[in-house]
Amino acid sequence: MPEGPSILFLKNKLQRYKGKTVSEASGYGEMDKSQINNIKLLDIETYGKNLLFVFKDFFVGVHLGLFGSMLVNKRKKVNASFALHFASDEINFYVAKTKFYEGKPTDHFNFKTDILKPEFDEDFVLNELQNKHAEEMIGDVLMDQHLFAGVGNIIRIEALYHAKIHPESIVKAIPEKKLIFLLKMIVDYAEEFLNLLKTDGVKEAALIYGKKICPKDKTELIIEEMGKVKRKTYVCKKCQKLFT
DNA sequence: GGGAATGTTCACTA
DNA sequence: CTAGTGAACATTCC
Repeated sequence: MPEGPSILFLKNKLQRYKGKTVSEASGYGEMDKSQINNIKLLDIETYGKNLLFVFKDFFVGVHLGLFGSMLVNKRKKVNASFALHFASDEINFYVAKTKFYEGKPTDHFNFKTDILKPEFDEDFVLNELQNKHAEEMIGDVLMDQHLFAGVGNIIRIEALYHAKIHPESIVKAIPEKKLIFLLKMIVDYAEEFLNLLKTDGVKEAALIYGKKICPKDKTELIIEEMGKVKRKTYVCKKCQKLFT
């Protein structure tokens, strides 16, 4: 269940563990867990789709991929790939990938590119888009986690629809005003996504993702892989303009 | 019950 | 060496 908002949603559920002592870490994942032993969990952060557990001189990034999940004080039948144990609580991750990072999150991640952070920097991202990704299709670039951390397939599909831009549009051909509007749509939709998670209504509320016809003009949606990214895209040919 | 899916990495091939 | 592909992932949801 993981696009950026889902990860932030999980983080918000874990706030009460901030400042608590982790007695040990477990799980079949290969990451070395020997340093996680009776140490204080200083903070819980996110960067895009990564959930970050911050300790004094290092932090652990947990990535749920497509199939991952998290349970607090509950277990599945299968073994957890990673788990943090507290005095009487435990956080269990299933089918999750973990990575050990030295230092602080800001040493490794540029928060200016995280669509869910207050630090998200529209000017920085716009500049990167126009200077380093000018020749690419917008639908492809949106999935680039270095520039749009937290954007997943649902967000890119819905945001492009809201912005009325066809995913196969070439970045440099899209008017700057349109790009700026798209950035706003991404941030707005990510926030809406987060709210929808509270009632589990993301799919129902989506305008075209998972649908067959455009809600506006009732024409059939195009559903296929476009560009280099191997994921299905949904497009309304009438509502979304192709810039080439 | 089968296929597809909110994602990424890694092995393999050309 | 690079770029493209396909599988894998203690899955889950129609």
